[in-house]
Amino acid sequence: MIDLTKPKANLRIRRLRRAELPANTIQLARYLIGKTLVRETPQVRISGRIVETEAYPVGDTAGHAFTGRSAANNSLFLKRGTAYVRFTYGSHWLFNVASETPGVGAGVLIRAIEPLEGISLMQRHRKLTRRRQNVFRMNDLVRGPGRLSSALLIDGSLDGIDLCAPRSPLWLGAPVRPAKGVIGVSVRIGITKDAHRRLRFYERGNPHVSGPVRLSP
DNA sequence: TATGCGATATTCT
DNA sequence: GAATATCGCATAG
Repeated sequence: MIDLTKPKANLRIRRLRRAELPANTIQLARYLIGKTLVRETPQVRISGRIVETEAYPVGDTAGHAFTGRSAANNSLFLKRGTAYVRFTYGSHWLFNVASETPGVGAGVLIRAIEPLEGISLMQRHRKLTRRRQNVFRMNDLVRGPGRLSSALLIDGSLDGIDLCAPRSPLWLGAPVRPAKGVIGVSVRIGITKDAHRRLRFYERGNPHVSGPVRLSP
């Protein structure tokens, strides 16, 4: 685990090409564990290791694409590597990666990252949305999809962007530190339809993984 | 540490 | 009108 009191800066991270992304939703969800998510902001670069994902494959009734293509879920139907950013529960943005061929709707939800760069900026932005001035645990910084989007300044303005484009403000990178050991698998969090399917993937033992402990042994 | 609940707005029925 | 890929706060143990 990285020492969060000494944030690394100016990491060299190679952009992933679209051809490297598995053209299959479940394979992509597993593949993304240990990869890097990078957000370029005007001031600082924010980045983190992806430690938890969920697959919403074709035909999955819990997937936002299941009811058919619409203006709200259109990004899920674009080429893989496209960002799908969706607002939910009244106040949270969820960040996904479209995962199939154009015209087919499916995606991978990024649920948690382990902070690498830009930690103070993450803290600043997360604190702004807090009602009360409390100190919160470092682990809570980007644990859970809503918090992750808040910390990385991800909102609807990034919906539909190509994460594999040369100078995109949000992109996927090669691992700074590869995922260790066997990747954990469990049911997904917070859904009621197709709730039994084991399509959640996480790095075992990583404290930045979200959800109840029983799901992440 | 674990569980329960209200807030909040967009989308779909 | 109902449901929702959540979070933060409160309360109990």
